[in-house]
Amino acid sequence: MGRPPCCDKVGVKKGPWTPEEDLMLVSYIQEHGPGNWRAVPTNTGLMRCSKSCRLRWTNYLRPGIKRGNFTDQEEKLIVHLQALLGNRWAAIASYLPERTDNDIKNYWNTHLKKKLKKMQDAGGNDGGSEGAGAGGVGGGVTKAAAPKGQWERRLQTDIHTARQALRDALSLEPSQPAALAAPALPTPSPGSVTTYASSADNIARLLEGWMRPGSS
DNA sequence: AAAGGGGTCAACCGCAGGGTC
DNA sequence: TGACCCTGCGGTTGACCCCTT
Repeated sequence: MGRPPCCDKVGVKKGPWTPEEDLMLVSYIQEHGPGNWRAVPTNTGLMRCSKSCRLRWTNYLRPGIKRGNFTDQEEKLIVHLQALLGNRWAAIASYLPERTDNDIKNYWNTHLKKKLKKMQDAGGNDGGSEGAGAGGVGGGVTKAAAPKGQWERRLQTDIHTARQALRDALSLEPSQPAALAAPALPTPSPGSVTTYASSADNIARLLEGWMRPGSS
């Protein structure tokens, strides 16, 4: 047969992460830095598959993550970028360094989709929404139709257009820091342990909940 | 006060691409 | 050059929480 499963299903824990597991993962990554996910379960003793560990880190434990409450600014940005890039959540997330792709995806599916639909139903073809669902740039339509080279060039153009649109959008409400001007990921340089220390508040929160089991 | 329904969020699954041997 | 392995991405699902009836 083809490839083996990413992890043997026997003995691999699934479902919500416990504070203890979070702690094990965080302390391991603080020491070694992210990457080599394959080795993480073995080295930490976590009964999780590597994928699960990576996901937990990138979506929840990673330093600098902002949770909940998307601002108007962020919302606009997402709508714009979604219209231009389609469902490329990772690409969109790179413009919102504090948000994860999963977060953005969820927010889009639960809030923005409805919001836009409502606006369209109301007859208000709000800027940015048009062309998104209609299949203009969005989705993999163009990808499927064009050879890879063309597709990539197209993507480059899309990104360029996105930036321009972004500037447009932001010029309406000039309050966001320069971080948005370029897709600067806050990805900590591998090996720089000090960067991971900046996750202190994340970890502190983690520990707080962990140290006080009586609180439940 | 209880039950039901809807909404939200975290996590899993499968696929594709890139890198290494 | 080809095969295999690892990582990343997007879609989907399930559990939990809050609001309404």
